Amino acid sequence: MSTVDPGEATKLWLLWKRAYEMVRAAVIADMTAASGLSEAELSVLVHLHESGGVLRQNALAAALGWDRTRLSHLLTRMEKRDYIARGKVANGVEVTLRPAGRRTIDASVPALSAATRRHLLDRLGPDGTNALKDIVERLLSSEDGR
Amino acid sequence: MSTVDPGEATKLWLLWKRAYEMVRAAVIADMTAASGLSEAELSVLVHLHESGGVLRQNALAAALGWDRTRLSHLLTRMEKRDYIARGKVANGVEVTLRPAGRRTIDASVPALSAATRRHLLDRLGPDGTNALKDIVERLLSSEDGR
DNA sequence: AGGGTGGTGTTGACATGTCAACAGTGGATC
DNA sequence: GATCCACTGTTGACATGTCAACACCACCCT
Repeated sequence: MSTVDPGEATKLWLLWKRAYEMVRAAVIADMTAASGLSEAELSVLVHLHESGGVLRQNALAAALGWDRTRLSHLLTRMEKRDYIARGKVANGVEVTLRPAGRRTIDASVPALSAATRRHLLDRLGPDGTNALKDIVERLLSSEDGR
Repeated sequence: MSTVDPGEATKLWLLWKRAYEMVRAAVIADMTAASGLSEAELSVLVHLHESGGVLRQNALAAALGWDRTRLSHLLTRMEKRDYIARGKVANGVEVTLRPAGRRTIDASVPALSAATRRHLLDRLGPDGTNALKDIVERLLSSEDGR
């Protein structure tokens, strides 16, 4: 037999991807319909908001687990739409949530909440939700190799 | 209070995303280093392979849960590299795994297996792995809204 | 002062994904 | 058999992400 069997590990990997992407697509569709925000933009706004509206660009990238470049490009786009502003600071750049951004996020968080509940929590049930929480924590706490 | 609290559901959503993307990045990095294949290309090859090397383009898109357009573009690229071939058939297009594709996949599946084990299974432990399996199945079986 | 050096952010070229419009094809239905 | 219709796939414009190279700056060191 010259061909390789994907094996258990790979199968779980593929299924996980499939499930994640399915839920993600559903949530994003709902959310986007309600706010016109892309997933990435929403993440930025949420994190900014949770941090009081101001963050070092650096810290933002870390909080999101993103690449510097990606964030830079996205912020450039968001700046043009006046969601955020950038200003030079000590050693780096400070990102500030602007009124338009705040308004948009206020409008879309409820939609996101509802979408998550509908597409994730309701499908999992209370015990499934707890199990997922557990799994996520385990994964995030083992963030060794970065 | 004019600002909105993200709430429980949203928090779980953000954490899940974070965990998924972290593991994904690690797995892909390992896998790409070993094979030069992108994640999407690998998915296509794996599914093709599991189906005996031939599939309707249509069925492939469904199996992957992808958009027609995306698959079309990707297949065009993969065709140029001779990983696959396309041929007209009854009502649609048939995709065939070519030797170069088969060779590449044979070379990268072991790497993928190892990467999944290292970054996912080992971090979760046996019980965590089972819990994840359970969750994934629950989500996939509720694939109503498509 | 004169150089390193590490950390931060930007830029431009390129790869990839998304969206909307289109083209072909194989039945239904009259 | 003509017309309509749903299904399948392609195309091109555009949005987004990735990569490598660069610029800037604070700090250290001598």
